[in-house]
Amino acid sequence: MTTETIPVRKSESSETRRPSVAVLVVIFTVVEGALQVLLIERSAPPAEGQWAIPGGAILHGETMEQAAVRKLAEETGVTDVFLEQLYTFGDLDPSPTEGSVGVAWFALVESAAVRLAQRTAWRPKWWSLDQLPPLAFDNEQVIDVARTRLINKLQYTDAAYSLLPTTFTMRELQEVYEAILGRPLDKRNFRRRLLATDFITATSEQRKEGRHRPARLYRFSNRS
Amino acid sequence: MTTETIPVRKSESSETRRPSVAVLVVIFTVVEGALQVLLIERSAPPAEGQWAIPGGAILHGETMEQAAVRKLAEETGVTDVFLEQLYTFGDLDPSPTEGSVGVAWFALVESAAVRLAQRTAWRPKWWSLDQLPPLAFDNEQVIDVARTRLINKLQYTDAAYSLLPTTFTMRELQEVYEAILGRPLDKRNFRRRLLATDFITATSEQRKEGRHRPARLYRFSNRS
DNA sequence: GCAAAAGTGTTCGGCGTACACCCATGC
DNA sequence: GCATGGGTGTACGCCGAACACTTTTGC
Repeated sequence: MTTETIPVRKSESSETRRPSVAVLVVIFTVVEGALQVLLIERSAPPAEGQWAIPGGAILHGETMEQAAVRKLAEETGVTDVFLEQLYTFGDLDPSPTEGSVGVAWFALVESAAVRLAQRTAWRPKWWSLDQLPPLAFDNEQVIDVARTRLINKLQYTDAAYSLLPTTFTMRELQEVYEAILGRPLDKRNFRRRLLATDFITATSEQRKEGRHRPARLYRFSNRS
Repeated sequence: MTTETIPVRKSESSETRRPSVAVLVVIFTVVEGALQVLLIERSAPPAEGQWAIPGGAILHGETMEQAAVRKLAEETGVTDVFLEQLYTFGDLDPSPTEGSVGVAWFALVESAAVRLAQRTAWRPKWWSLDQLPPLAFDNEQVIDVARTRLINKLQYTDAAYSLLPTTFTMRELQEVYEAILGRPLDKRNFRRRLLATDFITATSEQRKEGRHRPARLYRFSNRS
């Protein structure tokens, strides 16, 4: 493609690979205090019966990002969420002669907004990260890279906006952070730190639930 | 490739793209206090006469990383340096019908160890980052992403090992950091911070140059 | 009035930053 | 002895971490 590809290709065409390119989308959510990932059960070879990260080819006229957006929408029905490129894996599919390249993306979705695709085969299902089923190819590795990236993103971006409804309580927000980081956080420090970032803004609303003091509701500042 | 690609491909084969996949290698070095990048002058269309990031196709039996290593060696003669995947660009080459995907890598090399490829065409040349020539495609964007990543890597890894000879003085190391970060650093704070990391170790040697106190030599701890 | 979760302040240690002088050498 | 770069120490502000009690509500 760019640079000197063309001459090289012409003179060495029998030597160069024409790998197939697929887009993979690692879709995370947090449900009941647990970080979960969306997987699909493979109903045909290769790796039939194993679970895998949703993915597919890039359609004509589509950019990679559009393909990732489409895949995400096909599986979950949601759009307009956190989605960014993760890493490109060159050795995921051990196909015989031709290589393959998988461009992995990762997405964060609010579980309540999701309507999982209701196919009979290749049906998607949420899995807790600490109880994954046997995975096809090297998909453990992909999920691992995604989780590491997510942990880092959480430290310095407002990526969590995509895991929560428009308004939420401090406790709900903290539970999302704890699920991702995998450790408990101090309530007072958490509150202070988050408010210091300007990621979130207090609304004038409260939520009453149960016989105790109502909780103030917050929203993410960037999402009006 | 992974997941449900295969069935999808079969039923929609006329719809799916078979993009060409290329590897791009953004090669950085620091010379005389300036961060430089290796570019190649395109001697044939498209973008003839413009400069571009070195790159090329993946050969048969090669992984992407091996292709990147090979490309780096072809242009500079060096191996065994810092090299890591950067980002995958889907829209670099505006080819007519078929899409193309460029998997960009970035590498750090010590300029003194480099022997640039001596071709008559597609000749490589170092360019200072603040005086780049007109670039083919969107290569400015790629370089920009690489520079940002390099700045980040420098903060929390020993990536600089690849930009310096085996032993070096504190001043030399600091100049590399300053070139990459684009700002002067305080000598005392720099020394203290670097020694605190354990990235580098003092050797018992010194280097005398000029009529002043000799400088202690250091080496990176991981490279025996 | 009591159970239950919401909400709040202070202390401390580490780290990055600012800043100026003495040291070893060659000529 | 002086010019040249090498090498060192202190003070301060910020931030993350630890830690316990009061407030508001429903019943």
